[in-house]
Parts: sequence; structure tokens; C-alpha cells
Amino acid sequence: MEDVKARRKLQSSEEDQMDVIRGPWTVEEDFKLINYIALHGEGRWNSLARCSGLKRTGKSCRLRWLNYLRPDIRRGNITLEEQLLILELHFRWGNRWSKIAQHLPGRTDNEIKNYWRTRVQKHAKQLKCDVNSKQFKDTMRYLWMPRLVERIQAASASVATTTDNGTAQMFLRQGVVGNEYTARATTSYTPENSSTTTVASSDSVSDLTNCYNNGFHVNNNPNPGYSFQASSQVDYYNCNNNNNHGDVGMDFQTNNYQPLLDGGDLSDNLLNAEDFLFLQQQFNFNM
DNA sequence: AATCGGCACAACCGCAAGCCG
DNA sequence: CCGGCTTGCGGTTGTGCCGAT
Repeated sequence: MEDVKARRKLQSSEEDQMDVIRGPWTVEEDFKLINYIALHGEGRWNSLARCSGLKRTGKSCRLRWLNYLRPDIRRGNITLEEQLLILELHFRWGNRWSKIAQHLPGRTDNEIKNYWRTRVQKHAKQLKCDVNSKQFKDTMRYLWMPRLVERIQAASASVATTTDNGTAQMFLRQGVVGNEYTARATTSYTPENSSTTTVASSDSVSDLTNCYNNGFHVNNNPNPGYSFQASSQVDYYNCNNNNNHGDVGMDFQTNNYQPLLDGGDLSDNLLNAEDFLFLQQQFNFNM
């Protein structure tokens, strides 16, 4: 252990001696890196750093390439579908960012990590609860994610009516992502059966991934006869704990909570003011 | 116009696992 | 098997931008 520390210290001082550059990359450095990788391929980052003439560490070169310069990097805002996928995958794997990133083509683990820290943790902070608490996880699962599904549906429906291509209508009828959450809701979805009947029993990850990859054009629904019902939406929020196990559930329905389908670009504001007010009351009550 | 605070994102750091001679 | 080196991952920090005051 001491050896390891000593070696790292030596490595660090060697880096200092060779005037390693840190901080933001310049355009010239980017060009150098891109050209070098175009000629020699990626990998062997330390030797790449030495041979390319870049005064950067191999680590720095690797990070710059993977998180920024790669040609298949997807730029722009995280879409609703991507948000849903991130939430779903984070439920399964926690902070395994690179694993989550594998299911979002073109997105980097760094980007997903940043999204989680800035957006998701912000909501937890606003609710004055821990992001890893059961309460917040329930909030995400039973309020946030269904709301995302609603918005994805709404967006798809909008596309269908404006383009008249029928694709989104098909999605709405047969519901790939919607199937996940609506099906749960219509069977009095509880935290207990959620882990056994849907997530664990089906490959929801690949379903969601396919769904994302194909822009919701592929019907992976194992139950083709399934159809959405407007009235079932309220069941999204019927998260009463019926298991008599003494856990604190979130009863949205008995509080006369009604989901508000607000319009506009709400990709970021996943929960509106009334949601927060209600949730804060829930949390304060339960704390 | 200047300042401040929050946010988003790029980059760095420490650690651990994997690989290879 | 061991030790050194490389790579990958998750956490953290730094910085620029932008809106509010």
C-alpha cells in the first residue's frame, strides 16, 4: 500500500516535470488528438499522449476523446425518453453510470452522471429528502416516471396528429413504454409487486432500450391486445400500500390528487408547483 | 452596468480491476 | 504468483454562462 502511494507520488512528480497541461483543451490539442487517433486508432492512452506531442496525461486524452471528441457523441438536451430510461436503469443499477450509458447510445457516463446530479438530486433537495431514500425513490417511480410516460405519449400523439403518419397512434394503442407503467398501475401497483412482476420478470431494460433506439417505432409489447385507457391514469397515483407490512406508502388518490397534464416544454420541470406542494406535504406528514 | 448565485458541463482525482511480462 | 502498467469507473472540483437583483 505504501509502495502504491509512493509510486503515485513519483508518477505525479514526473508529470509535473514534463510540464503536463491541465484544464480546458484548446482547439489545437483537439485537432492533434483527433488526427492521431484517426491515424493510429484509440487505446494505449499513455503512449498516445507521449507520441502525439500532446502535453497531456493518457487519462486526460482518453477522457477528452470519450466524453467530447468521439464522432458518435450525441449532443443536446436529454430527451424525455432518455430521462425515463435513465431513471429506470438507475433503479436497477444505482450509480453505475457507465453501465447505464451503454443503453443510451451517444451519451457518456459523465453526461448521465451530471444529469443525475443536477436535475434529479435537485428535486430531492427541493423535497428535503435524501436522493437514496425510499420516499424519493417512490416519488420518482410513481409520480415522476408516469408523468414522463404521459409526456412522451402526449408528444407522440401530437406528432401523430400533425404528421398523420400513424406511428405514434400505434405507440399509444400498443404502448411500449406506456405498457410498463400503465400495466403496473392497473394492477394496483405496489412496491412489492413492482420488483417481481415487471422489472424482474421481463427484460424491461432491453425493452426500454429498444424503445429508445427505435424512437418508439417498434412494438415490443408482449401483450398486443393491451390498450390505454384514459381513466387508468389516475391509477398511476394510487400507490397505496396494500400489503399490510407497515411500510409508509404514498397515497396520491385519497388526497384527491389529480395529475396535471400541463403543456409546453416541460422536459426539465418534471414536477410542477402543485406536485411539489403536495409532495412536501406528504414528506412532512411522513417524517 | 455591476454583482451575485445557481446551473450545466468539462475536466481532474483517487481507487481498483485487468492485463501482461 | 508477483509486480508494474494501463484502463475504466465513480466522485468531486473548477469554470463559464446566464438570469435575477
